[in-house]
Amino acid sequence: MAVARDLLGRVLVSDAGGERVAGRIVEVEAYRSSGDPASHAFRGRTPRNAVMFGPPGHAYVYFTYGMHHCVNLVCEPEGRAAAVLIRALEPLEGLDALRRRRSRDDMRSLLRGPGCVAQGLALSREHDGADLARGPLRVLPGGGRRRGERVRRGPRIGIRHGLEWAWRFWFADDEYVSGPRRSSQAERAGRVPR
DNA sequence: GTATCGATTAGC
DNA sequence: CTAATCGATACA
Repeated sequence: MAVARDLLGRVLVSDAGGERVAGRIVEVEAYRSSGDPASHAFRGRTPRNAVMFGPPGHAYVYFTYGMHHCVNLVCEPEGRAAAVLIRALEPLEGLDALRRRRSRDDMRSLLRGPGCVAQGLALSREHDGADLARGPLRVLPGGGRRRGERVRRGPRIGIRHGLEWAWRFWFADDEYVSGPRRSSQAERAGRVPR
């Protein structure tokens, strides 16, 4: 939880795909190690989620809906499977590569949404388990909140269980955030999964 | 073995 | 709003 919040504002750099792309984290979701029915780790360790149970500081990349990848950062010690899903970034570097990979020009469409983030950073299952200290994906030191920037929190998006926990964090009114971004209230009034 | 459903997205 | 598309999961 604390890690998720702290990741907001930090810069994520990816050299995957042969070109450097960087973005500032503006939206994340926390998935807890135990008792979280929305987490992939809820029913225990499987080949797919194994990395979540490993040491922190590694990427957990999964494939979903038959076509999208999503990127998480594993953040708790070995044995406890907690991770932070990176939902949106503000594009900072590698705009040409981003526009090509995403087949879009609009800045706001490049890295908004978890599937878009993975596509923009050229990350897929082969990067599952990548060491953030050595691999192509890194989190730069520093960053954080800009002057006057507010952090908001609300229920996670696209899940059926665990909606009672406000474990999605984002920068208020940030144009690069996916989904509702004004307030937690707007979030609650918004879409309800099925 | 078959059926169902996603931590989603793009397009109508 | 729905199709797309396939691995993981549930269940017989």
